[in-house]
Amino acid sequence: MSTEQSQVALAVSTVIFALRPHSSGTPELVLPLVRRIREPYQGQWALPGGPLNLDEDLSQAASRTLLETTALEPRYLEQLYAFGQLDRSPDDRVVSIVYWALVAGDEADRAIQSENVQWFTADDLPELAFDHNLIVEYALWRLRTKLEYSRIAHGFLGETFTLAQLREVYEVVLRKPVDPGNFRRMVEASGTVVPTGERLAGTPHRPPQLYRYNTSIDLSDNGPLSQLEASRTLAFTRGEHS
Amino acid sequence: MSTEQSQVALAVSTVIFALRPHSSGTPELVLPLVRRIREPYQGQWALPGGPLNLDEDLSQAASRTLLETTALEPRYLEQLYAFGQLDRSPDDRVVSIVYWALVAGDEADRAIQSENVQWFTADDLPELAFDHNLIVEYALWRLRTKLEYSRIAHGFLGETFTLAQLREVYEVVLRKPVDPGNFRRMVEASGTVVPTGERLAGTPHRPPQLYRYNTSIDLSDNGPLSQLEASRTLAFTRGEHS
DNA sequence: CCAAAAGTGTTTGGAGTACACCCATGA
DNA sequence: TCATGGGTGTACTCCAAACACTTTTGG
Repeated sequence: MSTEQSQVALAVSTVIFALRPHSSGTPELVLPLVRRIREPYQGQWALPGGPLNLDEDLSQAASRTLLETTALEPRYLEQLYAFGQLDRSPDDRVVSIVYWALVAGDEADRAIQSENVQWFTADDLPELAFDHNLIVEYALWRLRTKLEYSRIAHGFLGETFTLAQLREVYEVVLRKPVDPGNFRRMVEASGTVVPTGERLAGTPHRPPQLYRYNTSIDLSDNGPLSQLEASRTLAFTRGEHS
Repeated sequence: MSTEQSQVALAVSTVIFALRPHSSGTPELVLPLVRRIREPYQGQWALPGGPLNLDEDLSQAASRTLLETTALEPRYLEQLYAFGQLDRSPDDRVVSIVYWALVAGDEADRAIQSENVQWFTADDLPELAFDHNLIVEYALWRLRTKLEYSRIAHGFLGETFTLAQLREVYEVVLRKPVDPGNFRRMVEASGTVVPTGERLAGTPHRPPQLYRYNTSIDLSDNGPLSQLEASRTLAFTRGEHS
């Protein structure tokens, strides 16, 4: 039993999801990766992240790295898992606490793209550094699972949206068509969404109603953890500079 | 931004659940706590745990502290959450990766009871050290939530059991009566359980069939994480010294 | 024969799915 | 007036809950 002070390093990484408009018409699920500039795995792509500062919470660290690599604010943020396998880093021992986040698609346009930060299709990634392929795979599974029983899809959208846009989120993420009529009823019954009264004009057909998210409802059922850090990012405090 | 090596300490704790026979006839959900022998919170009860050794996985550390405090092996073990609030420890900065575990009730009898290790009713705990009340609350929520959509109830029982015993696990944990007929169909349809052919004799009524768990089925739907540590503890390798 | 729990059968209501069908707008 | 998606109505299926009922043991 090693009695000396543990040399285990602690890091926080984040899997950031967004929907990017695609030439095919339907958007695609993408996430940003950063190129490693030193060993191990130099030159390979990895999840954004870094060490945990003494003066910040875990979720704050996740938000910070998210902001640093993408210049975006998360619209949804949740802890994914703590990875601590012995062999996940070749030389040192690192435990990574991983978060996953949703950012709005229209903002992802304005996001940073550079030599060392690029967005990849979530379902078609290169070989990543460390165990990050497994981590992304798990984050994808959680995203898809949670989308089906929780109401987080609006995290991909802006302040207001049509039900068709919201439905498209489901179709792209879950990779299956969703019946428009049943989807409308499902969403309306959940009470998670409120009509703004305005309509989206300029369409070549009947103008659809615009909706806003019902902020008075807890969307991610995390039980008692709602008191904690996870809930803080649920309030949509985006620059309402009117 | 603190550039020096982070001084954040990493610990692993475990919430251990068991069903203990009770004088009222119906068992009760209990968990072991350890009394703190030094500051902070000296004298108060806390979750079993400790620092992470360099040569062990996170789940190994959880199993180890579980073994050290109760002399038991977990029949189910799953990561709960990583807690890293700034103020959760008064003086130093500690990030705790918490696991939750199920142990068999008949084994919990043989478990350690001492001055500094005691079992408490899960729904009626004293004020614990650190943020451990919140942690237990969350673990309880996860246990109850997971029991309803996953098949982990046998983790409270021995090798073989009757459906009435299994049903009692649900009734005690979920704190509500369960219809025997529907429960039987539900369990049989899930395929998670296999009749042994033997019957439990000595009852004042019709002798019930004994069942064994179907080990060829993955019980905890953790998606891609099944490859990882979480799955290792699912194999029931208890002393089959025949 | 009786009590009590094991085990089976039957009914029903609600939720999700499939799909037919009107509505409102731009061109 | 037509094409297109917005939005509504309706029938059907499946599963879970409720509950009546039969079976098998010990006393």
